[in-house]
Amino acid sequence: MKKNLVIVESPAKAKTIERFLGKDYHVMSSYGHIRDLKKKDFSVDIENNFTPIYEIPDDKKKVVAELKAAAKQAETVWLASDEDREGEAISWHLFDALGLKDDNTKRIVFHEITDTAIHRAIETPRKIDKNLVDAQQARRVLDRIVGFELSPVLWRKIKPALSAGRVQSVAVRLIVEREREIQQFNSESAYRIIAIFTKKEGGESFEVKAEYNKRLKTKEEALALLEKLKSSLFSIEDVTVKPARKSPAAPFTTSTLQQEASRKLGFSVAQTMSVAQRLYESGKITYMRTDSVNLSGLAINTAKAEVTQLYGPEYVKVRQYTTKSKGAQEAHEAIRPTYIQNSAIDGTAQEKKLYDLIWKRTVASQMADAQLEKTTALIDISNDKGKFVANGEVLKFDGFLRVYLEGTDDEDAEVTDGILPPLTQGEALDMRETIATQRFTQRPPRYTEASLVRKLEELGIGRPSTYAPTISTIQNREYVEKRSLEGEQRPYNVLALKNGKLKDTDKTETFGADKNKLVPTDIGMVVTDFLMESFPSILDYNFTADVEKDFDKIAEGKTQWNKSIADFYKVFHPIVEEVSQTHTEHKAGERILGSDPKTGRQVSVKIGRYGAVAQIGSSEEEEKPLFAPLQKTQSIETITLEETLKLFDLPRTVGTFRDKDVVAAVGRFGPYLRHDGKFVSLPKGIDPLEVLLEEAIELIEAKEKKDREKTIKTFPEEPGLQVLNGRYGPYITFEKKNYKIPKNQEPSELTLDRCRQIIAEATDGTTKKKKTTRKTTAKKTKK
DNA sequence: CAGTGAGCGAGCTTCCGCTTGACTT
Repeated sequence: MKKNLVIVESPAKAKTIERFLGKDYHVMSSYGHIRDLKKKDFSVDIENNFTPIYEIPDDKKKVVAELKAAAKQAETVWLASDEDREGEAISWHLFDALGLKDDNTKRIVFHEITDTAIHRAIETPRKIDKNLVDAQQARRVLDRIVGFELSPVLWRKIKPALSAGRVQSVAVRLIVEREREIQQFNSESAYRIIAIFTKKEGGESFEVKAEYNKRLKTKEEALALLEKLKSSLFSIEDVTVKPARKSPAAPFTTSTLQQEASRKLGFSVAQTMSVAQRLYESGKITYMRTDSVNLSGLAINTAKAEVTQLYGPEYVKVRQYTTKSKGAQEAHEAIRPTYIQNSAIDGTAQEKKLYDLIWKRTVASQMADAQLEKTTALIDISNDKGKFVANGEVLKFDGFLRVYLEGTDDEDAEVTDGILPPLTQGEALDMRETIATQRFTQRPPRYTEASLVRKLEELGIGRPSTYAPTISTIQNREYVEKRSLEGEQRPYNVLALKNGKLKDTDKTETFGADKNKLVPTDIGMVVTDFLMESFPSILDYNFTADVEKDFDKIAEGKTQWNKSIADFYKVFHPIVEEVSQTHTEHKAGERILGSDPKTGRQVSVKIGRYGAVAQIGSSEEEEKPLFAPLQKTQSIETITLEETLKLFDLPRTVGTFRDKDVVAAVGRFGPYLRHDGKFVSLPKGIDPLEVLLEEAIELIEAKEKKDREKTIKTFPEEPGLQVLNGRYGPYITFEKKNYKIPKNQEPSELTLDRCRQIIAEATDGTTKKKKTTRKTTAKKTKK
């Protein structure tokens, strides 16, 4: 047995460190926290000074047993969990749960996994910092109190199985508030006026595009200006040339990686993390859950060498970045390639793409600024006070842009002209054409997963390890949905002046279309409104930042953690009590819309067991109430009495066809028709309340035809195997599984043997994959 | 990825942070 046992948090880290430390050290991993508050019950003893009740979760028992056995045999145990609040707590829990002894246990920390950093750490051990541990306990207990006291209130007032918490509830609030801003947004329009001037020089003709330095509110003003311009003379009043620079972005943190992967590769936040995890486990990148932009000295030197070799020394600029984000704990390095000299790797397409992004970002971060020259020309109008302004931008030295430019979320970035022709003061220009276009102000953008992460990080809410899970939680609870919304059409006006003639055209454009954006559901809105009304302090955007200040005081030893929690509880708990006791007759968010003209019974909408629902009558009445779910496009906030009553007209019998009823209804997946036991989805734009029998029959027959065409081939000797035509083209189906048909294969010419071969090849591939993963896990358990 | 199509009165939901799991013998 080896003399030294080192315990780190991650197994991939353990492997690397063992290489650096040599044969006297055995490095094992705790796989994160090994103890937590008991999963069941409140598990914070309020009466007893908020004593936490910890347990080792079932899936951690084995790890703890193995660590315990190894610790017993070791002369010295080195606790090397991360140097942050959570890491310190992990060490403390390990110390306690493994029954370690003070005299042969040492606490060490390092921020980067390099040979020197680790050896330096071993030379400078310390004791566990109990104050920092207490700060973590305070954090943990506070989150439990908030989560486990608020959630049950929601179960009672709104719907079972809902949840609230310090992080998730604020995330939902951001989305709800943004949606309301969008709803209330009134766009205003103004005319943007752009002229194209020409200049002749030495037989060559140049174009200069310039914008009028004012936007004009009304069509009258725009027309008046164009009218005036008919007789204007134009000349260059002034030309200024200014140098400008652009600097590269800092190396990736978890949040910036998620944003860039979303913008440039279209990855979801969860997808980015799982691809990054694979890159990390195979040793290709450094740790992917980090809030630090710091690079190790070694990494900087390698990047420098790489840039010099690839692009030349003039492209090098060594830079140290500092973290701006609130509450960063910087236990790790920034996310970078482990070996920067590898500009590409083997792997899946996704792995390659993400690695490429990380490589470029890292290398660019150590490169020179890009140098630009910005030219602004002011063009005088002889008979008007306004000016035309032409902007040109020339790249003098590309610097880091040669490798990488950070993406933006800005959907309509300014159009800047590339290069301006040489212009001299006083010189006259001819106007070729002027176009005044009616432009509308833009509503605020909806959040994407990645832009929500950015906002949370900005507010100091959540941690690199929780951004992705938080995004899934608020979707799983059905507080928000990722949706694509169709835009609306709106008219706009274009006025053009050319050759002294004015043309007035009305055009239409689509606006407000959105793809894959986070949109609140009715549940999300009702829960947020309720929490905002009853617990505004918890939903405050500064709540986390404020409690973090308390945690810092605990970490500095200036406050007792239980005292800090007691102060919070003293204020918080009575509000919970009060809110739960004010027994509202109606559920939160319920709206009473009026009465049903047929029966006189009350018509209302609320959040039901399965989401938003309309109701006629109430449960107190003898006659049972009627229920109907709201449609996807409707909201309990805005639905009217008429719209609500209409919902009860479904399911509706449209008529009969081949002696069978045709029924229109709305199901989980939208409106549909049912006929003779078969279902036909109604296409967009056809209302189940209005659909005519003829239309319905047409749709049913079309579906029947499609079904007939669906089957390309069947085989009498193997009825379970079929060649079908699906949404994404032909495929083979067999025993509930589907198989892709090779590109060069004509589906109608498939034989049974060939099908079996395709299936065999496909299944062979998957079992192979499974086998390799099993091998690696087997290896792990072996040691 | 390959197709779906209720119900709205009974008993258990829930937090945030660390980490990687993986049932065929």
